[in-house]
Amino acid sequence: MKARILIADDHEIMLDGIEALLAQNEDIEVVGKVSDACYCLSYLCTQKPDILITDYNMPGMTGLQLLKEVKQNHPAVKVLFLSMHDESNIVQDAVMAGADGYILKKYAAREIMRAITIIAEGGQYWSPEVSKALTRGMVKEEAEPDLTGREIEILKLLVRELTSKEIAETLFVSERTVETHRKNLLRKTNSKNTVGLVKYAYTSGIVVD
Amino acid sequence: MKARILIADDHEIMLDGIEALLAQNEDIEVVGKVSDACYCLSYLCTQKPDILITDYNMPGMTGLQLLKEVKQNHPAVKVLFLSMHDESNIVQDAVMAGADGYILKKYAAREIMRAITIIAEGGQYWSPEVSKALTRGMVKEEAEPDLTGREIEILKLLVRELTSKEIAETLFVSERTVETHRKNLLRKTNSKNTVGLVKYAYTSGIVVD
DNA sequence: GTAAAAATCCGTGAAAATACTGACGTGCAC
DNA sequence: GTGCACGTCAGTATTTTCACGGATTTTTAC
Repeated sequence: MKARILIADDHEIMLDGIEALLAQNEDIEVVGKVSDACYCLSYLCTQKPDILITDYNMPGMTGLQLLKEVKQNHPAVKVLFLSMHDESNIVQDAVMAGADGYILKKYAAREIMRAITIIAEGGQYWSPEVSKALTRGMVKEEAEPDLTGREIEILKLLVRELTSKEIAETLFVSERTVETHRKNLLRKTNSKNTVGLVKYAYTSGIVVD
Repeated sequence: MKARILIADDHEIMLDGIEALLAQNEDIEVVGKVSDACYCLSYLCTQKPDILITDYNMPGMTGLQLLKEVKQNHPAVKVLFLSMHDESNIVQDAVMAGADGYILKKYAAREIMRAITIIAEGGQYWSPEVSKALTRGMVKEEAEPDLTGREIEILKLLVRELTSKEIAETLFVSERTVETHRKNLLRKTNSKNTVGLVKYAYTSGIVVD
C-alpha cells in the first residue's frame, strides 16, 4: 500500500530533486509532477493522490488559494507545503486553511521523508521554525492579516508603483476609498508605511516574485 | 577526466536535486555541496573544483559578491549561476562580473547538463530568457544600477520602514543628503517611487528575503 | 430578515516624498 | 593637475501619504 504523491512546484529542478529524495523509500510512489497550479487541480481530478506536496509560491495562484481549492473539492487529499518563508502570518494562514504539513525548503532534505510518513498516517508535520512561528503568532495575538479581495486588489496595484490617485482611476472609485483601504492594509499588516505593504506583498506571496 | 563540481545553495533540497540530476552523467563529479557563501569560499581553497554552481540569492552574501570573490581569488574556477530572476540588471551585473553561465531555476532541469558541458569546455551558457534580458538591457541602454555603498546603505534602512528623516538621524547626515541619495536611487533603478525601490531591493538580493 | 463584514465615501491637517535646480569638498585615476 | 565619481547640503514648490474620526451602502452569512 504505497503512498501516492503528487508534487507541484514551478521550478522543475525542485520537482526532480524531491522525486529523487522520495525514490529512496519504497513505500512512496510519485504519481505526478506539475509546475502549474491550474494543471495541478485538473490532475487531482483524474489521478487520486494521497498527498500533494506543493510550493507555497506558485505562479497564477498562491499556495493558500490552491490549498483552499484542494480542501474544498478533494478533501481526502493531504497537503504538505514546501516554502522558503516562516513568517507567522503565512504559516498561520496555511494551518487555518487546513494544511497537513509545512516544511521549510532549507530543511526539506532531512525532513520531507518523515513528514510524508507522518502525514500518510493521518498526522501532521511542521518544521521547528514553523511551529515556533505558529506559537509566536498565537501568543502575540498579532496574526490577523485576513485581507479582503478588494484590499488584495489594491495592494497588487500599489506594488505596480501606482499612486492612490492612479489606483482610484484604475478601479473607478474615489481616491478616499483607496486611502481607506490602504489605511486598513497598514493596520492589518502591522506596517508603518508603504514600504511595509510592499514587503508584506512580497513575503506573503501576493506578488509572484 | 571528470569535471569537478561544487554546488552552493541555501536550500539543501536544491543541493540534492542538482546532485541527482548530475549523477546521470559519468563525466561529472560533485565534489562538494555547501549552503553558505563563507563556507563556499573556504571550500574553494582546499578542494579545487572546476565549476561552481551557485544560487544567486545566498544568505550573508549576494551572488554577485561571491562571484567577484571567486574570480579574484580563484580565477580558474568557472561560475554558473542558478537563479529565479531574469531582470536585466541582475543578469547584466553577473555577466559583467565574469559569470560563465546563468540559468533560470525553472529551466534548470533541462538546461543544467548542457550548461556544464559547455562551460567545462571553456564556453558560456545563458538561458534564453537571460540572453533576452541581456540584449534588452543593451538595447535600451538602461542597465546601470551600479549603486554606491552609501546608496545601498540607505536602501537597506529604507526597507526597514524608516523615513528619510529617521535615516538621516541614523547616519548622522542631513535630511537633504538622504533625499539626494533617494533621488539618485529612483533614477538608477528606474523607479517611480518608494515602492519601486523596495521591489528593487528584493529582486536584486540587497535584502536577504 | 437581520447582523456582520466589506466596500464605498468624506474633511481636516500634518508629515513625508518627489520634482526641480544648484552647489561644494574630497579623493582617486589618468 | 584635471576631470570625475561620490558624498554632502540647500531652497522652493507640489504631490502623495498617513492619521484622525467619522459615515453610508452593498454584500455576505446565519
